[in-house]
Amino acid sequence: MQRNGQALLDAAAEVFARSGVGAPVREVAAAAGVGVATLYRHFPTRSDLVVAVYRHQIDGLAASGPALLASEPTPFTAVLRWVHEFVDFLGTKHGLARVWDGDAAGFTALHTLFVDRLVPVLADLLAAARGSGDVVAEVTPYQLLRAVGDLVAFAPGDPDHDARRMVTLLVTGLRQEQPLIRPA
Amino acid sequence: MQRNGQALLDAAAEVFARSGVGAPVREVAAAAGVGVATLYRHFPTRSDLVVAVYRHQIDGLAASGPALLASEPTPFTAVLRWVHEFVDFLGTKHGLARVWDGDAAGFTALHTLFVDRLVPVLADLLAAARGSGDVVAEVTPYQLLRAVGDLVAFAPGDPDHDARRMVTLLVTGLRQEQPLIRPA
Amino acid sequence: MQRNGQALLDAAAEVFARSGVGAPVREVAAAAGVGVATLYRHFPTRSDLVVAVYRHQIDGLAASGPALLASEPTPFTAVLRWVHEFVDFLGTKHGLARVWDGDAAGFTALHTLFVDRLVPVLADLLAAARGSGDVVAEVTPYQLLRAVGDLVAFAPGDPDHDARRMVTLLVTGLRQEQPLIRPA
Amino acid sequence: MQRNGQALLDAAAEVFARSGVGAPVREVAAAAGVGVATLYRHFPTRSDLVVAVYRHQIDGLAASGPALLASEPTPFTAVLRWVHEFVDFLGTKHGLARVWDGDAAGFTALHTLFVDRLVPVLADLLAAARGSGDVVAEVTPYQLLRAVGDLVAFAPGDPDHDARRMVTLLVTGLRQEQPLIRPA
DNA sequence: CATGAATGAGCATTCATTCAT
DNA sequence: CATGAATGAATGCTCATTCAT
Repeated sequence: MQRNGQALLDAAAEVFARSGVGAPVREVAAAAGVGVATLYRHFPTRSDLVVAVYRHQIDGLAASGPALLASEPTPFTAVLRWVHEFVDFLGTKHGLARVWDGDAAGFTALHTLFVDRLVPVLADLLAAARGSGDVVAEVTPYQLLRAVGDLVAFAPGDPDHDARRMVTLLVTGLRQEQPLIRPA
Repeated sequence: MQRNGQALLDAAAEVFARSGVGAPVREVAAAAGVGVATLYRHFPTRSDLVVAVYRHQIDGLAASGPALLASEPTPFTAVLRWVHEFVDFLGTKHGLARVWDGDAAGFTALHTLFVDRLVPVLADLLAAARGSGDVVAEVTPYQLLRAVGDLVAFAPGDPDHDARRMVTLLVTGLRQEQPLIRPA
Repeated sequence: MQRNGQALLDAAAEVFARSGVGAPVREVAAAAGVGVATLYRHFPTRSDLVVAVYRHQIDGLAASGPALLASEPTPFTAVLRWVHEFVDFLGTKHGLARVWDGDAAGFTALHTLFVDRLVPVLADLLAAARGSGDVVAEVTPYQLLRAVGDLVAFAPGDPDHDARRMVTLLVTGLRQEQPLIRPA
Repeated sequence: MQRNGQALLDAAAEVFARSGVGAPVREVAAAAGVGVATLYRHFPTRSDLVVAVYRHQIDGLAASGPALLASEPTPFTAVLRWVHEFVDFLGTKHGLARVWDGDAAGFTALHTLFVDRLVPVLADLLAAARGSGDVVAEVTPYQLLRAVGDLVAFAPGDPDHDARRMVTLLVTGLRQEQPLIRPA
């Protein structure tokens, strides 16, 4: 990860924020003041680049879980706060939601990263909150993580859409037994 | 609706389900066994085609709201059931979630249709459920509709993702006052 | 040339004036409130339609030659006036200049009509003006007619281009022996 | 001007001569033995390509004006010769006349080039010829340049059309006061 | 290691023309 | 005779990816 490597990461972060994670490769290379081939050398697939760009923040999120568990008054508020940190992270990334899309070429690695790094953290948080009796609904950490991700999808540009509120709603739902719904 | 009109609708429904609403025009035309120009004649813009494909089901959803209000034991379960009908509708459409994306060229019309036809229905359901004291959280019908849509996004292909459960969680959340979350 | 025939002619005249002689066939048919096939029945090629549209005015121009020869003070002013009548005719037709273009599919017939009807008229005018000693330059009627047509080409939209003045300049040049110019 | 730059210019010159300046992009690329994208890389818009193809010759024309003024016996013959050099240039380009057409997408740049580089040259020539009393007709350099261009339009393929002679006629007309022609 | 030129597949869209009804 | 639905070739343009220098 030499000089060009970092320049590419910075450029990619900026371009992804502006034009989405699916932005043209050349745009990123250009923004980094680097030839396309250099980009390909450092990050053979788009996935690699995306992961590299976000790894730091994801690490931060991972670290934040235990910290919140220690500092928050209850495990439930820890869950709530952590989930909102995840929202903060996703919120600035235009179109990052496609990560969950199986098809979406080039997001597999990020998907994996989410699962590897964040799911365990959320699992611990949820377990604790379940232990304290606050969370009763049956959900897997993966499901919740993904649901939050979906709620933030494409948020920018729609002033009527309040992702934060929706996520809170979702987490609040965890406190109750879920009614059974069967297709009529 | 001449000779190929229906064939095109069927083909589009099938292709959209498989490859997403953004599938190549030619693919749809081919699936219908028809020249591209024929498709263009019937549906000048992609939006027109998308709307035409889903209009029937959306009409059904719109009609279902009042019906559920009458038949369900409580307004809240009516909300719950209706929302799940919406999930049923979205669930089969790969990538229909992009509808909410402002950028996505060609989805404006569908977005409009959602807002025009479904938001009012959900508004009535929510109002009733609020009247009976079941729903207390502050959410606009538009926000809720969109949130549900987001939760179903890209569902297919990920067996671990249970959109139905997540949506129930969200709706359950409506029964509680929402805690205030401020960014640290 | 029944009812539809005339409707097509009127529509074509209007459309040609607006969008040029190369306007889409469907546009003409639509303007006439008629199916495309009907247009094709009446005018198998675009050329046929174009010719039919302008035949009347061309007949008028043809008739005008002898008339001017009789009414104008000198044969030369008759030439000048007639040529300007031709300019008036061409001036309103966007892109009619392509008539002279050999390639231009669909203009052969109009080209022929020009040659058949107008060249003889201009020939008579020029002969008379030559007889009176006013015209001395060597030019064939065909060359002059075409040159005038070229000068009017694409006139609309360029306020700095004064076709009328240029045509006058050209005709004025007829009064002098032409210097020999050889490529260096 | 990398590997294929010159090949593209040569190919374009050849294709433009054959099929006109509006020839399909792919055709030019193919003639150069090059992918379309390569062409687009070198010349983002058609205009750029057209300008590049003709810039050299236009520069030559621009330089030729003062030279002729110095070498020719009279300013008038300088005008005449220069205009014929312009004819030589245009003569080989099929359909270059469309340059004057405001509509014609992609010719703006060439039009601009003509106006910027050639109009001033012709202006000087005309001024000199006016100073020596040879040119008396009122014409702007732009009008004359364009008129010459129009006269050469589509010349190839019509053996009966002698652009050179017509242009001479036009220039000869400059020596006389123009009669007033008003529409009857 | 870095470059960026070259490639060509892929997609949307328009239009002249034919043909079954 | 009239209709207009259907056709598919043609064209401009973008972008991910490879490769010679």
